[in-house]
Amino acid sequence: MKQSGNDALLPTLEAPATINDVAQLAAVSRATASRVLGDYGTVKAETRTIVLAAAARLGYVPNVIARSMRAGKTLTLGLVIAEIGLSVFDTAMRVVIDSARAYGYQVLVSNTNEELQAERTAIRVMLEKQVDGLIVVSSSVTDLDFLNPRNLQGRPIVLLDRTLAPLGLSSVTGANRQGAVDAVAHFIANGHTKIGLVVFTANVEGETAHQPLGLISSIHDRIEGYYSAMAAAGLPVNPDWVRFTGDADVSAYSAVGSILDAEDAPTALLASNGNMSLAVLKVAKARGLLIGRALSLVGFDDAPWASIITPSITVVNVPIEEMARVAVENLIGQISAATDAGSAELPMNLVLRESVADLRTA
Amino acid sequence: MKQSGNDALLPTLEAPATINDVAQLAAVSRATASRVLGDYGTVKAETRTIVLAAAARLGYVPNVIARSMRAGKTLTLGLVIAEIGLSVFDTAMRVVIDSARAYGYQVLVSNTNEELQAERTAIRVMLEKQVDGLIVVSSSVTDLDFLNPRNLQGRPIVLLDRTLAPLGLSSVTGANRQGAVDAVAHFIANGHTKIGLVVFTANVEGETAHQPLGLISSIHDRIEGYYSAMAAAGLPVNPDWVRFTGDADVSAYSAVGSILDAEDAPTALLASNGNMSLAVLKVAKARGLLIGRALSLVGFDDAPWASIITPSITVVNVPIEEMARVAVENLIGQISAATDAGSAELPMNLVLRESVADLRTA
DNA sequence: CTGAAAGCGCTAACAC
DNA sequence: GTGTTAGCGCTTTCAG
Repeated sequence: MKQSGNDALLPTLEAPATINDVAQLAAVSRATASRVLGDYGTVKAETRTIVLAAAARLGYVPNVIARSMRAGKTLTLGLVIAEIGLSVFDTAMRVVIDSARAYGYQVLVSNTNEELQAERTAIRVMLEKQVDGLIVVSSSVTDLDFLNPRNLQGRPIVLLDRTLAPLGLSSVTGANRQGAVDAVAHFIANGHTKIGLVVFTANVEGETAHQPLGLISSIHDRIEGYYSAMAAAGLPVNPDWVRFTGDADVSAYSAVGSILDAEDAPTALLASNGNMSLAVLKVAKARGLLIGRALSLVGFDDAPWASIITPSITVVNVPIEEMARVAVENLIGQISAATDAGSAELPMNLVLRESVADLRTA
Repeated sequence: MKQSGNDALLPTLEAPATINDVAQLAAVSRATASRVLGDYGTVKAETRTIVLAAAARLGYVPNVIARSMRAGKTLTLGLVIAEIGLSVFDTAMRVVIDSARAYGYQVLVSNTNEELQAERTAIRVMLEKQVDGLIVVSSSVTDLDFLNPRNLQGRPIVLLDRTLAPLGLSSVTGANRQGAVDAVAHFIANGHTKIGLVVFTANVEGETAHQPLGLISSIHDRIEGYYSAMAAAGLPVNPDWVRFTGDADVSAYSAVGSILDAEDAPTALLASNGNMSLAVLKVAKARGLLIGRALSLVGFDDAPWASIITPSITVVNVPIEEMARVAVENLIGQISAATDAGSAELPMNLVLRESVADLRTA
């Protein structure tokens, strides 16, 4: 049933064609085949045509794995994300993948669900897979020696969205502190004095009024921005106005509920991320509190729905697209030029919409 | 400055340790080192300890690339997504990545932005990188021979969300037709007779009333469901009620606008995906049309914001998490058992909320 | 301009 | 139990 002649070399359901098959069919040496397929060295035009034809005939696909092994580079980047599903990180993923491709790199993605152990494993696996560099949205704050360059096989790394001060790694973050300050200032400018804060942070069970240890830098900075802006305005912060929650559903709802149930409940709430904004909306809706009227809200992250719902939500825009792009450029820079591009902190800007009531006119 | 003795073998900023280094430091053969590091064969407990110690000392990380080359498997899956950023695909990504990891696979992700050329390149690159299998959200309808198994190097593939009938590949989709039928039936049950349809489809410039050729299967089926449900109810479809748009912003808005401007404008709109729902909300907001009152809406995809905004949006829920999970299982099945798991169509269910007005009581 | 041969890091027969 | 050896698919000196 086999076909005769050279056709016997044609692709079957068996092993894919290798460069040897191409060389054989083209009746040249493996080296020559490699030269034309890899597009280097010098080959007679005629020979080149023959080899190309053979390759096409066989449906030859270069084995980049083998090539990588020799070259020591995989043209692959590792992206470790703390939480796929958070709008901001989904966007980061898209931008990282797209910009990496523009540089000829593919991206291996891992999700850690904010778990340190998963993060450690993800990094290890990517190192084993010989990624040329890493972009990491880390959830670790302690036990982070696995991110120490000494344990990174000499592979460059860029932290995205969150820094890890002790390691001195290059990072691309947003100006979280300033973002929170601007948000609080905006509330104050609109006559609010009782301003609450609801924080999503993975490292807590349920909800609590007590600020947990080991916050990631971005959240830490937002909280600090909140407190310092309040202090700067001479406004006291009632502990009842601040809550930390470990999930975006039930605990988040009860966290928001606790704040609203306070004797001296705030008129305004700053939500630490997009999911927390949704939680506030949810609770407000359940209680019949009109956002932008009975309750004011500013969130972080300009999710697609924020501008479209009624009322639209005033947010501190996290410039995640630019951050992701810069992270890739920084990483590629480190890879190709072995030059540490240092760290960048990109400004955040307040996007004014309809969710903050003006108490001065009331 | 070099340290003396064996310490000279310790990791430096130079090349990462190989199995040879480990073997040498442990004073055993490469094979033995490989046995303990790869955890196979039999090694004396004592020897194993020594090797392990040497590996730890050197910070040895196995080179999975080299291992892959020998084994012919990379434990890597390729995920080609038509449009990262669409909530439904972001979710798919998360689930694919997480379930793949549960099986010991990593995921290489590519984004095609619904461009055929990008899709073709992405597949080629992934094949070159020797992924063990592919999950593809394809935007192609024509020119799809690159997805023909004959051109896939024998690598299994599962189509997600969209089928490609002519190729007979295994796929995991939602029951799009039925979903649309249910949505229309729901409108009708609530007394609506003038029901519009606004469709997002990459293969059109701007907006048009004319159904474009080459629709992807999911959209095709939704449209067909719409028309057949209308027909089944004996309801005429005014061509002014149906629009197709190629982007989710300006054209989408004008598409919705066109429909609402029709002389005999519909009271209800079916939006073909989450982004189109947002477009409808946007236009309705701009025109002061209250959703669930002056205009009724049912969308596809149960995005996180859909249940939380006011009014909450009735949607046809695309069971994307389950679809993604099944796709991974199907693919892993094909990889390990070489057994084609066939195709699956998962039911969609209508999630009733507040965006459909009951015209019977009016 | 082309071929022979070595070797990237690892595993797996096959010996001993 | 352990070492020797061959070789996965590819690139790259080094000869010719």
